[in-house]
Amino acid sequence: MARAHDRRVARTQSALQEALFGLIQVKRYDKVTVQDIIDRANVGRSTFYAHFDTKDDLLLSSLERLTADIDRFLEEESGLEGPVLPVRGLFHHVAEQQPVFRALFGTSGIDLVTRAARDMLAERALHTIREREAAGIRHPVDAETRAAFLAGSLMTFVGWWLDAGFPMGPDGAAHTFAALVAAA
Amino acid sequence: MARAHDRRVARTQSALQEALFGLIQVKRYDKVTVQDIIDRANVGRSTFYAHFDTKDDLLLSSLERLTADIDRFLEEESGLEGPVLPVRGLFHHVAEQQPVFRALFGTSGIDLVTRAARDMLAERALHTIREREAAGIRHPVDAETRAAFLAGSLMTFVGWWLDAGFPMGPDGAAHTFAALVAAA
DNA sequence: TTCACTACCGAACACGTTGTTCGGTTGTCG
DNA sequence: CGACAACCGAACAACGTGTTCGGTAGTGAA
Repeated sequence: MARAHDRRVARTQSALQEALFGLIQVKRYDKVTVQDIIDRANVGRSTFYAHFDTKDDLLLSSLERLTADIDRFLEEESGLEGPVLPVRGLFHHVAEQQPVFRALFGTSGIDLVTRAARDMLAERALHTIREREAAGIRHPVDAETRAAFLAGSLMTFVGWWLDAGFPMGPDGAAHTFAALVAAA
Repeated sequence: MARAHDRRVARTQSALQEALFGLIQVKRYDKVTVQDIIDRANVGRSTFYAHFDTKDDLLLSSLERLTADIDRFLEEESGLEGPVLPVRGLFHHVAEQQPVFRALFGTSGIDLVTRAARDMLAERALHTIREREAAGIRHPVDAETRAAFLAGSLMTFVGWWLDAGFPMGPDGAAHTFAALVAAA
């Protein structure tokens, strides 16, 4: 690793991070090669490895500034009265930094799976919502958005349930999920 | 591509799919090589490429059976009365097929990013929830679960917002999100 | 400005992975 | 049984990785 006092270090690391972000917007992260990165950044091969162990290392190092920003926005709006997650500032920030965030949420490897599953769930939810609309049941948020939210939240919730090591049984999970999305 | 009438074809494809699922449970998807897969499946190199163009192709082909199962469960429970997404059967199914689903939701590439961001959001949400609990505000779902849900749902929602090409402004997005998670 | 330092370069390296080809072998279906 | 197709496995070029090393040039401190 390198010292922080040297301009060359800052220049090189910035160039590499920006090159990575630029490439991520064009192709899948796991298809981006170190070669691509150093070509785009105009940095020598050995120099890359002098700063970062791997491609993942570079990605994670770029992350710190990003999360620090987000944390600051949440901090500013935080209070006892508003929502648990005060997100106005965050959404504005994402809108301004659109390309970067779009890149970070882009398809990457196994994401194909969760994405496909999510789309399938959303389609089904949308179908149900339309039926209810036809039956006169209304909701302030439009159908597509609700369907996407329900499907995405469910995927995320299942993922958490798995990661957390099954803190509750399937029925408990189903009930909990229902309670959390009751407003949707 | 190969004919479906031949037992050898079915055997080979199953072996490759199972090998991939097995490997995914041990290491990151994008670190699994075709070499790993054919070694584990005891299949010749050229045979792999006779069936699938790439590793992604194999993954996606394995997906069809999985989504078909899930779709069936949802179909069974579907009705005009219950929740928009009837998930009891799905949660049971995931619990039974635990290893496979755990693998599919496991860390993979750029997921490191969304995961890190999600954890940060969850921590903040948890902090707020605890404050409110101290102020006497109660909720039927426990704090950790709520925090994880809120953070995960937010990440998913932002991802959808980006993918969908900003169907609403930042303020609209923030309001919509707040409305959807009102019960959490 | 000088000077020691160190980041950078770039070529070369061994190594692993990819995707293809091809001749030979073995299993399968009719 | 016999024709056919799937499988094998070795070999291949092409590419990406991560490391090494001697030389160059920018940088911060005296």
